[in-house]
This record gives sequence, C-alpha cells and structure tokens, in this order.
Amino acid sequence: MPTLRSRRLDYSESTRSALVESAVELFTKRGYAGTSLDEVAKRARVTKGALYHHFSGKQALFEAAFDAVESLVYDRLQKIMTGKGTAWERALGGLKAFIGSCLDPAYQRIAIHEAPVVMGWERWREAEEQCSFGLVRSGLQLLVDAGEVEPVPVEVTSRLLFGALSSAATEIASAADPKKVGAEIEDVIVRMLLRVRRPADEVPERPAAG
Amino acid sequence: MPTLRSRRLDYSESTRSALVESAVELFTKRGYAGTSLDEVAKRARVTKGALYHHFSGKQALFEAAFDAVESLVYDRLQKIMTGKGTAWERALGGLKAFIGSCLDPAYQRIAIHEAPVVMGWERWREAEEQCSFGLVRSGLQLLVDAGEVEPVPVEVTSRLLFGALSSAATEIASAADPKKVGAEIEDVIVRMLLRVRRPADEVPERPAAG
DNA sequence: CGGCCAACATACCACGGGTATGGCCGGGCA
DNA sequence: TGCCCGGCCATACCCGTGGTATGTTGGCCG
Repeated sequence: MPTLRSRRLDYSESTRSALVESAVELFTKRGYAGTSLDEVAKRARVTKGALYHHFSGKQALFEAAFDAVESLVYDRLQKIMTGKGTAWERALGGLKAFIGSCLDPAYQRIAIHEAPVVMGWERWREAEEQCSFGLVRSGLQLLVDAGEVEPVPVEVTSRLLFGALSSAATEIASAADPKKVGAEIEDVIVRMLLRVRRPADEVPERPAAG
Repeated sequence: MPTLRSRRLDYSESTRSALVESAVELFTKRGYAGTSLDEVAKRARVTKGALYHHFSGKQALFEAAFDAVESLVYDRLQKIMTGKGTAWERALGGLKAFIGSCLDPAYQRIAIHEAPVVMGWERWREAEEQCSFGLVRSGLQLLVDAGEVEPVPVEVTSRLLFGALSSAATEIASAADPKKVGAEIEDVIVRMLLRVRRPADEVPERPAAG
C-alpha cells in the first residue's frame, strides 16, 4: 500500500493547481503582460506569498500554465495517433483533432501565441519538440514510413506544416464562422497531402485494416 | 517650388526618426518587454519627454518601429513582384526575397514574433493585410490568374503559406547554417508549388521560360 | 507535548510606464 | 528689430507591479 499522503501535501498541491488554473484563465483573457500576480493569487484565494512559494517568478508560473494546456492537447492527439486504423487514417484523425484543439482559446493564446515571446523562442521550440509539434512530425513520419506518401523531407516539412497550422489556428478561432473556416483549412491541407500520396499499388504492403 | 521647410520641422523629424531607429534596435535585441523607454530615449540622445511628445505611448512607438521594418520588406518585394518576367518567375522571385527578408533579425522579432502579441492579433492582421501578407496573397493570386497553377482557394491557402513562411523564418535565422536551411525550405515550398502547377499545354499562353 | 519546518501571509523596495509642469528657442508679426 | 507665441523637449513626480525579506501558523515527528 502507498504511504499515506500527508494532509499538508494535499493542501499544497491543491493551492498549486488552483494557482495554475487561475493563471491559465487570466493569461488567456488578458495576456501575459496584462495580468498581475496579485490578481492570479486573489482568484486562487491566496496571496502573492503562496505564489512565490510554489513558483520562482512570473515566467515560471507561465510555463506551468503552458504545460497544463499543452498536456491536454498532447494526450488527446497521442491517443488518436497511436490508436487503431491505417497510418493514413490515424494521421488524418490527428490533423482533425489538432485543428479542433486550436479552437481552445487557452491553448491558442498561451501555447501558440505568447509562449514563444514569453518563454523565448529557443525554450519554446524545445518544449514543443516533445509536445504537439512532436506529434505533427511523428504523424508525418508515420505516413512516410508506411509508404503512404512520397518521401518528403520530414523535418523541414513538418516545421512548415506546424507553422501553417498554428497560424491557421488563430484564423479559425477568430473567424465569424469557426466551423466553416476550420473545414476549409482542413480541406486545403488534405488536398495537399493527397497530392503527395502514393497510388495504392506502389505502397509496399498494407493490410486491409491497420 | 516646395515651401521652405522650417528648421524646427527638420529637428523634430530628425529626433522622431532617431527615436524610431533606436526603438527598432532595442526591440530587436531585448524584445518589447525587455526595453525601457528611458533606454530608447537615451540612445536617441533625448529624454522620455521627447518620446512622449512624438508618440502617445510605448505601444505607439512599437507600431512606428513595426511600420519601419515592414515597409523595408514591402518595398523590396513590391519591386520584384511588379517587375519583369512571367508570373511564375515573379512569384518565385518574391518567395526567394521573402525568405531572404526573414533573415533580418529586426523584421523577424518585431514584425513576425512580437507584433501579434504587442499590437494584438486583430490589429496585426489588418496591418499585415496591406504589407507582406498582402504580397504573398497577391503573388498566389498572380499564379492562379495567369493559369500557372490549378485554381486553389487563394485566401485560405495564402494564409497557410504565410504562416508556414513566418515560422520558417525563425527556423532559418536561428539555424547553425541559415543559408542551407533556407535553401531546404525554399526547395520544399517550390516542390509543393510544382505539384499544383499546370502542365505547359494547359497554360493559356506562356513563353518557353520555366 | 514541544519544537520544527513547510506553507503560507505581510510589509517593503525598485523599476518602469505614464503624467504634469516648466523652460527654451525658432519663427511669424508689427 | 523687438516680442511674444507655440511647438519641442526636459524635469520631477506618481503609482502599479514584479520581486524580496521577514513574520506567522499549523501539521508532522520525536
């Protein structure tokens, strides 16, 4: 049996998560520069002292918020892309799910827009390496390995694709009709993929069901 | 003959441009949040009073810096894309020039990265509408109108293309070998374009150039 | 049960954006 | 030429906010 969790640890973890949750909300609504730490603390029903006990500063708090929103998207995509179906089906499912995730205002403003500026591009890049960008790349790699598409340079192409999708994210979310724009964008991307798709008879071997 | 410019106007305009130049340098080096107005004024050999006489605030100063770096790129691309050659040649020339422009640290950090965050995405978008993004779209429109490529949805596609190029910009500039990465990216984009290019016999009329 | 330390609260500092006010000089006018 | 006006800019100041240093409490362990 696991050693009994102490009461103190429960409290501590609770306030920490409350702070992160508060930070996510405020950073999403007013942006990084527009939110004060007092405000974050107040919404979490604590003071700045608690905040600085759990985080070394405003940047660290932001990174915690970043991790929070990023992990949600990551988990969703992870499940889809390692799930059932052919490589093609999984890749397209991942694409659809990613576009859908971009409709979340928190993910959009925190992870896509402000993170590179706040965390610094270098740090953001290496964080994305193991998060959503990593999945985009592995998705493309999946298609190439399965012989579904012609061998494009995966590294460069996935960077371009991620950039396109990221910018499309904002376009979708701020459009008058997000569903419609989202569908249009998905359509264009899929058409692009279809252009590099190998005809079925060239595919090495592919069972009828993944 | 033009009315004699007064001495005062010369001075005023001079200090204003000095402020903008100073702002561009510091915003590029230390980012928007990392540069103080006192610093900007000091480098321009004036005080904050002068700064606030010419600009309503820090944001306005940033937008002036944004306009400065953006207009440089715009003028270059404008010349190329309205110059000589077939639509295909001009579009490719514009693509090459845009990637080249993205190597400028000022354009990259100010116009591409921080502008959407500092100015707000909405305002940034409408500014880009008449700047570099406008040229990307008109370039694509050029190809479609000339019948060089199949009729893709220009609006959405150019947004995706611009996003891809923007993110590629940072990738290129921060790479160990920018020239090489830049060439790779350009190659991938061109290959994509070639995939939607119409065979020669379908193009209305086009000289032997290619 | 007594001390101890993590988990906070409180008080304070420093810096930087913004503002109010004062001074200076070029330039139009008499 | 004298003079004052107004644009151009400097100086002094305010205050919100990130960060720090110190005080306080309550759960856990001996």
